[in-house]
Amino acid sequence: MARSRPRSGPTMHDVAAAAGVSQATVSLVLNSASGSRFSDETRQRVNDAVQQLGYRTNAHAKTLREGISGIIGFLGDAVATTPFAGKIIEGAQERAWEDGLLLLTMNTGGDKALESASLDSMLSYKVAGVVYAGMYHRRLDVPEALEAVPSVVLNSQDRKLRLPSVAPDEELGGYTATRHLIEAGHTQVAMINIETLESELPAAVGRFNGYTKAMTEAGIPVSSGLVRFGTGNEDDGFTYATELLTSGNPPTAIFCANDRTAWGAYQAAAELHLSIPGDVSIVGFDNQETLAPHLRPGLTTLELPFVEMGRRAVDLILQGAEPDGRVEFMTCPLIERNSVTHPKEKP
Amino acid sequence: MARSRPRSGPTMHDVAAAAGVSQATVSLVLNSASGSRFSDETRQRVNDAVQQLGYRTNAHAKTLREGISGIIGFLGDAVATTPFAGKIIEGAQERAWEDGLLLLTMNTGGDKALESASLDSMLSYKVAGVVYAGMYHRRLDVPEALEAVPSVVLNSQDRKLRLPSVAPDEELGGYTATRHLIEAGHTQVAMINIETLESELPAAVGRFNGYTKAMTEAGIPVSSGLVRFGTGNEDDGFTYATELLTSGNPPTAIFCANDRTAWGAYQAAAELHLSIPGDVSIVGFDNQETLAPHLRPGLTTLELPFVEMGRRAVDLILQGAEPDGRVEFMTCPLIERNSVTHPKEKP
DNA sequence: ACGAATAACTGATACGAATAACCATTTGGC
DNA sequence: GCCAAATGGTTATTCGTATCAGTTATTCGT
Repeated sequence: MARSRPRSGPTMHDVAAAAGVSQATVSLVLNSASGSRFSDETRQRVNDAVQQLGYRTNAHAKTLREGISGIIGFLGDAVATTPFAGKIIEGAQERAWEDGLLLLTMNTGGDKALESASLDSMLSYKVAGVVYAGMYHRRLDVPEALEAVPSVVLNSQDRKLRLPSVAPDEELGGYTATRHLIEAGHTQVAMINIETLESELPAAVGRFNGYTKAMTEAGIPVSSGLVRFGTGNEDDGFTYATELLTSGNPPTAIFCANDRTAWGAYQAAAELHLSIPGDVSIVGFDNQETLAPHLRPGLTTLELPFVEMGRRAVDLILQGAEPDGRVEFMTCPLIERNSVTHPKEKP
Repeated sequence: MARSRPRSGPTMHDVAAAAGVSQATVSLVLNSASGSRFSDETRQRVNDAVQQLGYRTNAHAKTLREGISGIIGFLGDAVATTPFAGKIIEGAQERAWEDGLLLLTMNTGGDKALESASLDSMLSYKVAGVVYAGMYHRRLDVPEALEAVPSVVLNSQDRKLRLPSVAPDEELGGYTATRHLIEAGHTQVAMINIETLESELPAAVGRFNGYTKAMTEAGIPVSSGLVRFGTGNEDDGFTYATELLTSGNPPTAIFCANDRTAWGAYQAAAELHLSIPGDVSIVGFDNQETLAPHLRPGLTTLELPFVEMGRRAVDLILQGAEPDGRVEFMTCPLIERNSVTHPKEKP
């Protein structure tokens, strides 16, 4: 026998009937911010009936009446499925829930038609706003329909500078990483970047600028012999780290612009029988949780503040998020592990 | 000047007015499954008005009328934030969207109060069903409220055997992994598991049973000297692989019950100057995308069918998902890379 | 040429909750 | 003792859509 499955639960009318009052009374008792006046006895009866019937307010009726729902749209090109950016959703969700809101999520995988259709669907649910999240930090084109509600671009920037954006402060991150190495006493600090600067990838450009700034500030000239441009994978990390470490004047420290590159550098050091951090200190970037803590020694790296960014984006939406084109840059904290120490004394 | 922000778009009445017809006509023209009859001219006028006004149906009004929404709830203990299980959401979302549905997601991080409250909220949105996803494969206790709608337990199993569940076929996976090694000619096949069998972790128990089955089937006795129980991290992989490989009668192949353990085994092999797969073949489990393809050589491993499981769970919900307690086990495909070859000829 | 059938559309209503406007008792002030 | 104010509710309406039950106007069969 198929279990009976009451599709629609009790309504306020049912509660009203059970409590012997009118539907309006139920509504007022349930919502009144202590404003309206009912006898304690009536309140009690209503609440009892609610409990007993297992009444749950119908969010759609409420939304229909009020015009705006308790839902925020989360539209990403691949966020939920990208290994280390799921944290973005976590942050957004947390913040939304603090105001009792839920997230209606959709990953488009970059498919513009799907993006448009699902955004449409979200809008038909009268979402309170939309978070438009990029899988990695870049400048992107945003669907126009987003302007119908408060929207925020997350982990990317609106190319047209219309919507407000929340992105990591890559430059400060690069600066912090480099500064950390300089403060440990290093002067021969190399950098292996994850893209050429022409790519205009904010991560590559920003992290490099931060590196340059820290070096310059410390009075250390940036030598092109100490800078390499890879593509962000461990092969390039291996290749360029090997190149750097076997050169005539090897660096005592390498800032790798992402963790995978740093992993390659670890492999290069192992191959050359150099110890980390004894012979060479390494700093990564991303704090990829399946990698950085598991390397030996643990990789000191910069964390992308995904949770915080997610929170902040929803925050802005809840504040009304006017389309002022402002970009908010968030600090990447340094996660210290064991891949950095002071350089060896020169013999 | 603040941009004007029309909070509620045009309604059917607006469209009706613009097209010079009644609201009922608009509704019928827009929805009619070719059932009702209107002149082509009227249809045209309605569609034009829809286009021009940018009309979008109000999903809440529709839901209120119809009693069920185009939303499916996705409740997970940590899925969206777990590195390699985000794929689950991807699959669920894909399948849902094929029927025009969206996912209302919530990660509870295991917090029962939060779980209950957010489930409540989902139910108040009259979701068409709920996917209750576990972060890793286990038996778990399911909130009772789930029985109010079609619900499916995903990547885990309902301990009470009420709700239908979708989970990976761990045993078949372990069998496939071991069989793969045996077919390559190995007879000395070790296994490093990720938990003791007492833990009742389906992954540990199932994979071990699969290993045993394949060995037995091939007429190879399972020697306890070839089996180790770690905790699934690379340290244990390193320790036990070292132990196995330096023993009197070392295995020519190791089945590691997850990729991180395999990573540890790689490190052990490197330390012992053994080549993979030349001296020892390795098979992992999980196909962790940030790890398995990046190891050198690429790790042959079993993939957890997250996308497929996500799809299947939504599928079941769309079919009505009666609470029959059935568990559907899904096949873990073998992903071949370069960590397996035939064993060296004995000199 | 007349009733029936058909085509093309409209009016009214219900879904469930929120709320403005109203009504009926008490209580209070003087 | 009478009007005003406070107390404790209720009625009616609205949100936007779907749909049942009509209502015209036209066409058809005989």
